[in-house]
Amino acid sequence: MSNSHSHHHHHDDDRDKDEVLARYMAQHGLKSTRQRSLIIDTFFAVGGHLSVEELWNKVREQDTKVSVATVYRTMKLLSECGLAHARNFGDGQTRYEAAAGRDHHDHLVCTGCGTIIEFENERIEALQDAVARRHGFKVTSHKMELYGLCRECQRGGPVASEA
Amino acid sequence: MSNSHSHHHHHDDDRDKDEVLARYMAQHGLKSTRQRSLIIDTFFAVGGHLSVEELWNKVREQDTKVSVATVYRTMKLLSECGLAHARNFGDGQTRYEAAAGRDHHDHLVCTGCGTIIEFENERIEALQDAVARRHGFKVTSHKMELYGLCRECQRGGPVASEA
DNA sequence: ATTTCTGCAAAAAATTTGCATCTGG
DNA sequence: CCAGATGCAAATTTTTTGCAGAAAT
Repeated sequence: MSNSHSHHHHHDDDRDKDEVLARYMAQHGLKSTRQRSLIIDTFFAVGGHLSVEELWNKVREQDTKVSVATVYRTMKLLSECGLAHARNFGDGQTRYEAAAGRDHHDHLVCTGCGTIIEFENERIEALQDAVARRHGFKVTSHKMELYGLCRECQRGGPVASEA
Repeated sequence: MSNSHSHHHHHDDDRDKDEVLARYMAQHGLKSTRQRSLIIDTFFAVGGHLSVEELWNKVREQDTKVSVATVYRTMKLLSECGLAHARNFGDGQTRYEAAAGRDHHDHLVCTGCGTIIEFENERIEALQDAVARRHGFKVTSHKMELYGLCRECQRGGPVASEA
Protein backbone atom coordinates (compact mmCIF):
# COMPACT_ATOMS: atom_id res chain seq x y z
CA MET A 1 0.00 0.00 0.00
CA SER A 2 3.00 2.20 -0.18
CA ASN A 3 4.74 3.28 -3.37
CA SER A 4 1.76 5.23 -4.54
CA HIS A 5 2.85 8.66 -5.56
CA SER A 6 6.50 8.50 -6.27
CA HIS A 7 7.59 11.41 -8.32
CA HIS A 8 8.73 9.06 -11.07
CA HIS A 9 7.47 5.90 -12.63
CA HIS A 10 7.13 2.26 -11.76
CA HIS A 11 10.39 0.67 -10.80
CA ASP A 12 12.34 3.80 -10.47
CA ASP A 13 12.70 2.84 -6.85
CA ASP A 14 15.00 0.07 -7.86
CA ARG A 15 16.83 2.23 -10.30
CA ASP A 16 17.22 4.98 -7.75
CA LYS A 17 18.44 2.51 -5.25
CA ASP A 18 21.02 1.11 -7.60
CA GLU A 19 22.13 4.56 -8.58
CA VAL A 20 22.49 5.75 -5.05
CA LEU A 21 24.39 2.64 -4.22
CA ALA A 22 26.66 2.87 -7.24
CA ARG A 23 27.43 6.52 -6.65
CA TYR A 24 28.12 5.93 -3.00
CA MET A 25 30.37 3.00 -3.69
CA ALA A 26 32.28 4.90 -6.34
CA GLN A 27 32.76 7.92 -4.13
CA HIS A 28 34.00 5.79 -1.32
CA GLY A 29 36.18 3.46 -3.25
CA LEU A 30 34.05 0.48 -2.41
CA LYS A 31 33.96 -2.66 -4.46
CA SER A 32 31.04 -4.63 -5.67
CA THR A 33 31.39 -8.17 -4.53
CA ARG A 34 29.36 -11.31 -4.84
CA GLN A 35 28.57 -11.26 -1.12
CA ARG A 36 27.53 -7.65 -1.04
CA SER A 37 25.24 -8.06 -3.97
CA LEU A 38 23.69 -11.14 -2.49
CA ILE A 39 23.16 -9.52 0.87
CA ILE A 40 21.75 -6.33 -0.57
CA ASP A 41 19.48 -8.11 -3.02
CA THR A 42 18.24 -10.42 -0.31
CA PHE A 43 17.65 -7.54 2.01
CA PHE A 44 15.49 -5.68 -0.47
CA ALA A 45 13.80 -8.81 -1.69
CA VAL A 46 12.72 -10.03 1.70
CA GLY A 47 11.62 -6.65 2.96
CA GLY A 48 10.19 -6.07 6.37
CA HIS A 49 12.27 -5.34 9.41
CA LEU A 50 15.15 -7.72 9.44
CA SER A 51 17.67 -8.30 12.13
CA VAL A 52 21.16 -9.07 10.95
CA GLU A 53 20.75 -12.62 12.02
CA GLU A 54 17.51 -13.08 10.13
CA LEU A 55 19.05 -11.59 7.05
CA TRP A 56 22.10 -13.75 7.48
CA ASN A 57 19.92 -16.83 7.52
CA LYS A 58 18.19 -15.80 4.33
CA VAL A 59 21.50 -15.08 2.71
CA ARG A 60 22.91 -18.41 3.68
CA GLU A 61 20.11 -20.14 1.85
CA GLN A 62 21.89 -18.92 -1.25
CA ASP A 63 25.48 -19.02 -0.17
CA THR A 64 26.31 -21.07 2.85
CA LYS A 65 29.54 -19.46 3.66
CA VAL A 66 28.86 -15.77 3.85
CA SER A 67 29.88 -14.68 7.31
CA VAL A 68 27.80 -12.65 9.74
CA ALA A 69 30.56 -10.13 9.87
CA THR A 70 30.03 -9.38 6.23
CA VAL A 71 26.34 -8.99 6.77
CA TYR A 72 26.99 -6.57 9.60
CA ARG A 73 29.46 -4.67 7.50
CA THR A 74 27.18 -4.53 4.52
CA MET A 75 24.17 -3.38 6.46
CA LYS A 76 26.21 -0.65 8.04
CA LEU A 77 27.10 0.42 4.55
CA LEU A 78 23.55 0.43 3.34
CA SER A 79 22.64 2.38 6.38
CA GLU A 80 25.36 4.93 5.79
CA CYS A 81 24.36 5.54 2.23
CA GLY A 82 20.77 5.99 3.29
CA LEU A 83 19.27 2.94 1.65
CA ALA A 84 18.39 1.26 4.89
CA HIS A 85 17.40 2.51 8.28
CA ALA A 86 18.39 0.96 11.55
CA ARG A 87 15.56 0.54 14.00
CA ASN A 88 15.26 -0.55 17.54
CA PHE A 89 11.94 -1.95 18.57
CA GLY A 90 12.97 -2.96 22.02
CA ASP A 91 13.95 -6.55 21.46
CA GLY A 92 17.68 -6.62 21.82
CA GLN A 93 18.47 -6.52 18.13
CA THR A 94 18.93 -3.75 15.64
CA ARG A 95 16.61 -4.19 12.74
CA TYR A 96 17.01 -2.75 9.29
CA GLU A 97 14.38 -1.72 6.84
CA ALA A 98 14.59 -0.58 3.28
CA ALA A 99 14.52 3.14 2.75
CA ALA A 100 15.00 3.78 -0.95
CA GLY A 101 12.22 5.54 -2.71
CA ARG A 102 9.83 5.23 0.12
CA ASP A 103 8.09 8.07 1.76
CA HIS A 104 8.87 8.28 5.37
CA HIS A 105 6.69 6.13 7.47
CA ASP A 106 6.29 5.15 11.07
CA HIS A 107 5.26 2.10 13.00
CA LEU A 108 2.53 0.67 15.09
CA VAL A 109 4.02 -2.14 17.13
CA CYS A 110 1.75 -4.67 18.80
CA THR A 111 3.21 -5.62 22.13
CA GLY A 112 1.00 -8.68 22.17
CA CYS A 113 1.95 -10.51 19.01
CA GLY A 114 4.80 -8.44 17.68
CA THR A 115 3.04 -7.40 14.50
CA ILE A 116 4.39 -4.22 13.01
CA ILE A 117 2.14 -2.03 10.92
CA GLU A 118 3.55 0.84 8.95
CA PHE A 119 1.80 4.08 8.38
CA GLU A 120 2.41 7.52 7.03
CA ASN A 121 0.86 10.72 8.11
CA GLU A 122 1.70 13.96 6.46
CA ARG A 123 0.11 16.06 9.10
CA ILE A 124 2.29 14.55 11.77
CA GLU A 125 5.34 15.08 9.61
CA ALA A 126 4.41 18.69 9.13
CA LEU A 127 4.00 19.19 12.84
CA GLN A 128 7.33 17.51 13.49
CA ASP A 129 9.03 19.88 11.11
CA ALA A 130 7.36 22.80 12.76
CA VAL A 131 8.52 21.70 16.18
CA ALA A 132 12.05 21.20 14.95
CA ARG A 133 12.14 24.57 13.29
CA ARG A 134 10.93 26.15 16.45
CA HIS A 135 13.95 24.69 18.22
CA GLY A 136 16.35 25.72 15.51
CA PHE A 137 16.90 22.15 14.41
CA LYS A 138 17.50 21.01 10.90
CA VAL A 139 15.92 17.57 10.89
CA THR A 140 17.49 14.89 8.76
CA SER A 141 15.44 11.92 9.84
CA HIS A 142 13.10 10.74 12.48
CA LYS A 143 11.47 7.73 13.88
CA MET A 144 8.25 7.22 15.63
CA GLU A 145 6.74 4.12 17.09
CA LEU A 146 3.39 3.61 18.73
CA TYR A 147 3.22 0.62 21.02
CA GLY A 148 0.00 -1.06 21.99
CA LEU A 149 -2.33 -3.92 21.25
CA CYS A 150 -3.64 -4.71 17.83
CA ARG A 151 -7.28 -5.57 17.29
CA GLU A 152 -6.66 -9.30 17.62
CA CYS A 153 -4.70 -9.05 20.81
CA GLN A 154 -7.27 -6.78 22.38
CA ARG A 155 -9.86 -9.51 21.99
CA GLY A 156 -8.40 -12.91 22.42
CA GLY A 157 -5.62 -11.84 24.66
CA PRO A 158 -2.09 -11.75 23.40
CA VAL A 159 -1.08 -14.46 21.00
CA ALA A 160 1.72 -16.56 22.41
CA SER A 161 4.86 -14.52 22.30
CA GLU A 162 7.32 -15.47 19.65
CA ALA A 163 10.14 -13.07 20.23
CA MET B 1 -1.59 6.43 34.08
CA SER B 2 0.48 9.58 33.80
CA ASN B 3 -2.59 11.54 33.06
CA SER B 4 -1.93 14.10 35.74
CA HIS B 5 -1.65 17.63 34.58
CA SER B 6 1.56 18.45 36.28
CA HIS B 7 0.36 21.92 37.08
CA HIS B 8 -0.20 20.89 40.68
CA HIS B 9 2.37 21.91 43.17
CA HIS B 10 6.00 21.40 43.59
CA HIS B 11 6.65 17.92 44.77
CA ASP B 12 3.53 16.07 43.85
CA ASP B 13 5.60 14.28 41.30
CA ASP B 14 7.74 12.81 43.98
CA ARG B 15 4.75 11.80 46.00
CA ASP B 16 3.12 10.18 43.01
CA LYS B 17 6.29 8.44 42.15
CA ASP B 18 6.74 7.06 45.62
CA GLU B 19 3.16 5.90 45.73
CA VAL B 20 3.34 4.14 42.44
CA LEU B 21 6.53 2.51 43.50
CA ALA B 22 5.24 1.45 46.90
CA ARG B 23 2.06 0.03 45.47
CA TYR B 24 3.91 -1.85 42.78
CA MET B 25 6.41 -3.27 45.21
CA ALA B 26 3.71 -4.34 47.61
CA GLN B 27 1.69 -6.03 44.89
CA HIS B 28 4.69 -7.87 43.63
CA GLY B 29 6.22 -8.92 46.90
CA LEU B 30 9.27 -6.80 46.32
CA LYS B 31 11.47 -5.59 49.08
CA SER B 32 12.81 -2.17 49.66
CA THR B 33 16.55 -2.35 49.98
CA ARG B 34 19.31 0.10 50.50
CA GLN B 35 20.65 -0.44 47.01
CA ARG B 36 17.31 -0.07 45.31
CA SER B 37 16.60 3.14 47.13
CA LEU B 38 19.98 4.51 46.29
CA ILE B 39 19.70 3.59 42.65
CA ILE B 40 16.20 4.93 42.31
CA ASP B 41 16.95 8.15 44.15
CA THR B 42 20.06 8.69 42.12
CA PHE B 43 18.23 8.00 38.93
CA PHE B 44 15.57 10.59 39.63
CA ALA B 45 18.04 13.05 41.09
CA VAL B 46 20.38 13.02 38.15
CA GLY B 47 17.68 13.12 35.54
CA GLY B 48 18.36 13.13 31.86
CA HIS B 49 18.81 10.05 29.77
CA LEU B 50 21.07 7.73 31.63
CA SER B 51 22.63 4.56 30.44
CA VAL B 52 22.94 1.86 33.04
CA GLU B 53 26.64 2.38 33.17
CA GLU B 54 26.36 6.10 33.73
CA LEU B 55 23.85 5.53 36.46
CA TRP B 56 26.04 2.88 37.98
CA ASN B 57 28.91 5.34 38.14
CA LYS B 58 26.78 7.90 39.89
CA VAL B 59 25.53 5.30 42.30
CA ARG B 60 29.01 4.14 43.11
CA GLU B 61 29.93 7.63 44.20
CA GLN B 62 27.65 6.90 47.15
CA ASP B 63 28.19 3.22 47.60
CA THR B 64 31.22 1.69 46.00
CA LYS B 65 30.04 -1.82 45.98
CA VAL B 66 26.67 -1.80 44.35
CA SER B 67 26.95 -4.13 41.42
CA VAL B 68 26.00 -3.28 37.91
CA ALA B 69 23.69 -6.27 37.90
CA THR B 70 21.61 -4.65 40.59
CA VAL B 71 21.40 -1.48 38.58
CA TYR B 72 20.19 -3.42 35.58
CA ARG B 73 17.67 -5.26 37.70
CA THR B 74 16.42 -2.13 39.37
CA MET B 75 16.02 -0.20 36.16
CA LYS B 76 14.09 -3.04 34.68
CA LEU B 77 11.82 -2.81 37.66
CA LEU B 78 11.34 0.91 37.34
CA SER B 79 10.61 0.39 33.74
CA GLU B 80 8.04 -2.28 34.45
CA CYS B 81 6.18 -0.19 36.94
CA GLY B 82 6.13 2.69 34.51
CA LEU B 83 8.36 5.11 36.36
CA ALA B 84 11.08 5.00 33.79
CA HIS B 85 11.14 4.52 30.07
CA ALA B 86 13.80 2.69 28.15
CA ARG B 87 15.05 4.53 25.11
CA ASN B 88 17.40 3.76 22.30
CA PHE B 89 19.02 6.69 20.64
CA GLY B 90 21.26 4.69 18.42
CA ASP B 91 24.41 4.51 20.47
CA GLY B 92 24.66 0.94 21.57
CA GLN B 93 23.22 1.45 25.02
CA THR B 94 19.71 1.49 26.40
CA ARG B 95 19.02 4.72 28.19
CA TYR B 96 16.42 5.33 30.81
CA GLU B 97 14.55 8.45 31.59
CA ALA B 98 12.17 9.35 34.37
CA ALA B 99 8.52 9.06 33.56
CA ALA B 100 6.61 9.78 36.73
CA GLY B 101 4.25 12.69 36.68
CA ARG B 102 5.48 13.90 33.37
CA ASP B 103 3.38 14.42 30.36
CA HIS B 104 4.52 12.43 27.46
CA HIS B 105 7.27 14.04 25.50
CA ASP B 106 9.48 13.32 22.58
CA HIS B 107 13.02 14.09 21.55
CA LEU B 108 15.08 16.13 19.21
CA VAL B 109 18.47 14.49 18.96
CA CYS B 110 21.39 16.42 17.51
CA THR B 111 23.53 14.08 15.50
CA GLY B 112 26.35 16.60 15.66
CA CYS B 113 26.90 17.08 19.35
CA GLY B 114 24.55 14.56 20.88
CA THR B 115 22.37 17.11 22.62
CA ILE B 116 18.89 15.89 23.35
CA ILE B 117 16.03 18.34 23.57
CA GLU B 118 12.65 17.26 24.83
CA PHE B 119 9.40 18.57 23.58
CA GLU B 120 5.72 17.90 23.85
CA ASN B 121 3.12 18.46 21.24
CA GLU B 122 -0.50 17.71 21.90
CA ARG B 123 -1.50 17.97 18.32
CA ILE B 124 0.96 15.29 17.34
CA GLU B 125 -0.26 13.10 20.15
CA ALA B 126 -3.82 13.57 19.01
CA LEU B 127 -2.92 12.61 15.47
CA GLN B 128 -1.05 9.58 16.70
CA ASP B 129 -4.09 8.42 18.60
CA ALA B 130 -6.21 8.95 15.57
CA VAL B 131 -3.90 6.90 13.40
CA ALA B 132 -3.83 4.12 15.93
CA ARG B 133 -7.57 4.09 16.25
CA ARG B 134 -7.90 3.89 12.52
CA HIS B 135 -5.80 0.72 12.63
CA GLY B 136 -7.71 -0.76 15.52
CA PHE B 137 -4.81 -0.36 17.87
CA LYS B 138 -5.05 0.47 21.51
CA VAL B 139 -1.90 2.45 22.11
CA THR B 140 -0.18 2.16 25.45
CA SER B 141 2.92 4.17 24.75
CA HIS B 142 4.95 5.64 22.02
CA LYS B 143 8.24 7.14 21.24
CA MET B 144 9.31 9.60 18.68
CA GLU B 145 12.70 11.01 17.91
CA LEU B 146 13.71 13.63 15.41
CA TYR B 147 17.34 13.48 14.36
CA GLY B 148 19.20 16.38 12.90
CA LEU B 149 21.53 19.25 13.61
CA CYS B 150 20.96 21.75 16.34
CA ARG B 151 21.50 25.44 15.76
CA GLU B 152 25.09 25.34 16.95
CA CYS B 153 26.09 22.40 14.83
CA GLN B 154 24.51 23.92 11.75
CA ARG B 155 26.82 26.89 12.07
CA GLY B 156 30.18 25.91 13.32
CA GLY B 157 30.03 22.40 12.04
CA PRO B 158 29.59 19.53 14.46
CA VAL B 159 31.28 19.89 17.79
CA ALA B 160 33.98 17.30 18.25
CA SER B 161 32.37 14.01 19.05
CA GLU B 162 32.77 13.00 22.63
CA ALA B 163 31.19 9.53 22.62
C1' DA C 1 11.98 -18.30 59.18
C1' DT C 2 11.04 -17.40 54.81
C1' DT C 3 11.17 -14.97 50.80
C1' DT C 4 13.41 -11.81 48.17
C1' DC C 5 17.94 -9.38 47.21
C1' DT C 6 22.73 -8.65 46.12
C1' DG C 7 27.39 -9.29 44.48
C1' DC C 8 30.22 -11.74 41.79
C1' DA C 9 31.62 -14.00 38.22
C1' DA C 10 30.37 -16.73 34.43
C1' DA C 11 27.22 -16.82 30.52
C1' DA C 12 24.73 -14.94 26.75
C1' DA C 13 23.77 -12.12 23.10
C1' DA C 14 24.95 -8.67 19.81
C1' DT C 15 28.34 -6.45 17.29
C1' DT C 16 33.11 -5.34 16.08
C1' DT C 17 37.79 -6.17 14.80
C1' DG C 18 42.56 -8.18 13.59
C1' DC C 19 44.56 -10.62 10.31
C1' DA C 20 45.86 -13.80 6.65
C1' DT C 21 44.01 -14.54 2.49
C1' DC C 22 41.30 -13.74 -1.60
C1' DT C 23 39.32 -10.61 -5.37
C1' DG C 24 37.59 -6.93 -8.13
C1' DG C 25 39.07 -3.16 -10.97
C1' DC D 1 49.26 -5.33 -8.92
C1' DC D 2 46.91 -3.25 -5.06
C1' DA D 3 43.30 -1.25 -2.44
C1' DG D 4 39.66 -3.06 -0.54
C1' DA D 5 36.67 -7.28 0.91
C1' DT D 6 35.95 -11.65 3.17
C1' DG D 7 35.97 -15.35 6.60
C1' DC D 8 37.09 -16.79 10.78
C1' DA D 9 37.93 -16.50 15.28
C1' DA D 10 38.96 -13.78 18.98
C1' DA D 11 37.68 -9.61 21.25
C1' DT D 12 34.29 -6.08 22.78
C1' DT D 13 30.27 -4.44 24.56
C1' DT D 14 25.93 -4.78 26.67
C1' DT D 15 22.80 -7.31 29.35
C1' DT D 16 21.38 -11.54 31.79
C1' DT D 17 21.83 -15.31 35.10
C1' DG D 18 23.14 -18.94 38.60
C1' DC D 19 24.23 -19.19 43.08
C1' DA D 20 25.68 -18.70 47.84
C1' DG D 21 25.47 -15.51 51.29
C1' DA D 22 23.02 -11.21 53.13
C1' DA D 23 18.80 -8.62 54.12
C1' DA D 24 14.20 -7.47 54.63
C1' DT D 25 9.53 -8.51 56.27
